[in-house]
Amino acid sequence: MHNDPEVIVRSPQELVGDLNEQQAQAVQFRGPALLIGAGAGSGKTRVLTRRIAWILTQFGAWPSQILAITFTNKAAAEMRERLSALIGPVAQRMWVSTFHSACVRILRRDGERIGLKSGFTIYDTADCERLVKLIATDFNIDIKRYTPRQILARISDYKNNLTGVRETLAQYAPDFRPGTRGFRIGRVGNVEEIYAIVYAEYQHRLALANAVDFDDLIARTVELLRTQPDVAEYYHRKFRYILVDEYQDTNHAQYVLVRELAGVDSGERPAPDAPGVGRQGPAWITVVGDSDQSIYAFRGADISNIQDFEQDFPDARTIMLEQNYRSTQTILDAANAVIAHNEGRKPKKLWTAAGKGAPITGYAADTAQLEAHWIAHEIRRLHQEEGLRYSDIAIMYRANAQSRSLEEGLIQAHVPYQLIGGTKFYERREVKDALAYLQAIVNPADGINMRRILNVPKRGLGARAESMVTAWADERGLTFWQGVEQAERIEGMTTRTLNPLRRFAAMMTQLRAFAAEHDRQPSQVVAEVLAQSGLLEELRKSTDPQDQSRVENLSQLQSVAAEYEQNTPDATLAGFLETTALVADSDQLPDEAEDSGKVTLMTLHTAKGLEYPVVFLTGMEQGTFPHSRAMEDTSELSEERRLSYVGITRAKRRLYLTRAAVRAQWGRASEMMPSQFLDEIPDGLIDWKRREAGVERMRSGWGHAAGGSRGRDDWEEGLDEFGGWDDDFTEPSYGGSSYGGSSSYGRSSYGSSSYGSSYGSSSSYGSSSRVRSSDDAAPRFGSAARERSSSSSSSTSGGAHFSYGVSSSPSSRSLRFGSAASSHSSSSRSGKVTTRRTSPKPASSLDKDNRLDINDFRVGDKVSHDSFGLGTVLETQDKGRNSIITVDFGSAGVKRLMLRVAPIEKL
DNA sequence: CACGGTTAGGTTTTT
DNA sequence: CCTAACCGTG
Repeated sequence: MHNDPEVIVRSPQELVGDLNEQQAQAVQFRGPALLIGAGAGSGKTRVLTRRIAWILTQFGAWPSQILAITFTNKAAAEMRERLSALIGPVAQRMWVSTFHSACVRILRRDGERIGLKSGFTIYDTADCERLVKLIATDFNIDIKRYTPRQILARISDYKNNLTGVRETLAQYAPDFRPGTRGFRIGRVGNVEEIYAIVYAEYQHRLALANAVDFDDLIARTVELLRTQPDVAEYYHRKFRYILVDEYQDTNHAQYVLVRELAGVDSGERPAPDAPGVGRQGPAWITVVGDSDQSIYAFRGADISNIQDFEQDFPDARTIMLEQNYRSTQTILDAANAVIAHNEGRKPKKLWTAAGKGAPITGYAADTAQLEAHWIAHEIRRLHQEEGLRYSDIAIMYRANAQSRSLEEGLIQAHVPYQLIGGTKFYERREVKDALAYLQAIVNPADGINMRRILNVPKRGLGARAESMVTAWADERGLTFWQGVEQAERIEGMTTRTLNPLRRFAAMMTQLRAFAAEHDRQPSQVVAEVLAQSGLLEELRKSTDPQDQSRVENLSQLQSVAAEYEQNTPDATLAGFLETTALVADSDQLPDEAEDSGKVTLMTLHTAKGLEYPVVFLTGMEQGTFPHSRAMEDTSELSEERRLSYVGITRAKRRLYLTRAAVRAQWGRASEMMPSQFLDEIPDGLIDWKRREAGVERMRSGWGHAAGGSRGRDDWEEGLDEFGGWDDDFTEPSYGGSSYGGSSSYGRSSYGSSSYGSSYGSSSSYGSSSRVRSSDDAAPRFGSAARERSSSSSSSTSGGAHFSYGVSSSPSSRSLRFGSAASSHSSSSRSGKVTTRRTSPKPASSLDKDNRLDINDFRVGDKVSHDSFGLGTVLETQDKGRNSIITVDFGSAGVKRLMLRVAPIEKL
């Protein structure tokens, strides 16, 4: 063992003394290849950090010989932090990073060898789409038939599988030479040829622009290692231990990258015994993963990487971690039951010593809004009555679009929350514009970014000017920027266009000079760009209230740059741009330790690797989750199921499963059937606070009797009427015949294509009749409730086709509820029906004029805003119809609002 | 060339 | 519901 003053030497006892048998084995394992099969919550991060410490202190490795790869920057930062605590500050200098960051680092060092100059740009998805679109237009490819998205997806596939341009062209378009103008595609409609040609041209133009996309970061690093033996040799010597987290989510390119870095195929014999310092055979590889948590197949992740690990790596060994330290038995039972429906997986027996815990809570709401409402109030109850911290609670959903209604519900209930993901900061238009300036400064060859800013802000250089320069430069094989510089030589150039072009060129030259001088202070460069470009000025003088927040975003960008500058010893402008390109949603999560005081909202994908005492899994509906696009295909459905497994296992103590019977999609309402995953969870585990939605009950029961067949708006009104039930118990009193033999509620219709039947083609649910009973049904919605309106009568699904669970009504489940029914049904309410508005009055009705007068407001006045709550007036600007009022809403921030449309009230 | 207004089309999930 | 794309008018 060596002595490094910066490494805290830990005794074996300290490193494995508090671990279970399997964990301890995994930490200490000596051998070239180890797969740690880490079930959810089995303490894998702990094992991983301990193993690194073990390697350092027990195997005697140098910190610089270790490469640890995680999936997100956040995970990397966390691991680094844990390592620091364990082994000391040396952890700060270790290679602990994502695949992508590690590759950037490698490419920055030696990328020149494969034609990447040092300031290369990393294109994000939007940039790539722009480029593909440009190419498609040039080649007269119908972008309606072949969307840039589709084409890009194919290109991504090629890259993830390390299929090069050369071989693709050879197979599908042998006559095409990238960079040649006016190439005619042979037979129209030969998809493969089109893909191949665009792929080739795309790579060609990326190279011209000195740019790479996300997939290139991996693929080109592999290319570097494969074609430059001395570079490969350098890393073979350097990294003696490689550890990869979330191995189930690696794609083929990443798999190959690991092999190349480790030198597995270099043919060298491993050292017979202890791997010391120096070159002694391939690096030792440790991978950690759980095939049941593979949820990135859509991005090329190949589950067989982990499944075939033992065959792929010589002398590999697998250690399974099966004790779960996170969740209650109930939660694990649910997770295990769901995942058991996936075929062809190795059975796993996760267990916990934590005990049974509380049952899972189920809730079926009428609409997405009501689902949100119920969740928000349940969270408030948990907070107030059970003393739970908001930060201990997370709400998860399948797709980002679902967050909107949830947010609204939380705002109304005054529950503080933070939203993770969605439109990312760096993808906002104004931020992207500013970044485009920086990119164009660092890398003038980058035509995509250069063109983006040519006329932003407006400087009279529109589509015509752009195409003239592009055409002229293309003909000569020059970059767009070179075209701008030599604009006066372009034939047909008018002074009207030439002048602004010259000004633009001068400005960019000046900015470049400034950037060169201040390369170590990116924040200064940002400030200079914002000022010189006119970006800031344009937004400042705008009357659009939205532009105010854009200004704030730009100032935040400057803060981010300043922060980067302070935290990075060798800060450069290019380095800063790198960090902005590689952020992930999860990176914005606050540190585990700190109590943000807020409920967290995020997608299930973002939630991977996290845990919360209380988890709400929302939108448990066919078509929402599993997603409609994934329901037809078995393998995609399996992935959805793994996603649900991930979601369920995020919960430590309490799990809620909620669904909505009606969900708005594209502004149109759709009926949603319960998610099949709900049925895959054993009955006894879920305590349904509300078993079926009002529409479903109504449809099946006396709703029929009460109304006849009416028009399209029928059930919407019905919903309006009966949507307010909030029974804590929904006990169906089944007629004898309803107790059919079928074991699973609605099983018969799952798998058919009658999911989420949309508006109009109504279907019906449930069995014959229901008895509602509840002790506290109405009061919770009391304020919003209004008396039944006499004008609208109850409705029904006229001519409905029963497609769901009619005869196969709840059997085993209903038995449980059946007993509950008998004990509660006595308190059944009278026929009086309370109701509430279907949707909580969104801002739409305020598009017009709220007839507020700016002159009625004075600085210091208190106002109330529907979303932001209470605020104080800071400033009023009388602009007649477009009067602006600036209000400080405290924690919600300072907002500039257009008075005419602001949902505010003077107090 | 910029702007406003209209329309058609589109929703997974993310480094 | 949202946006990007399109088309007409200053």
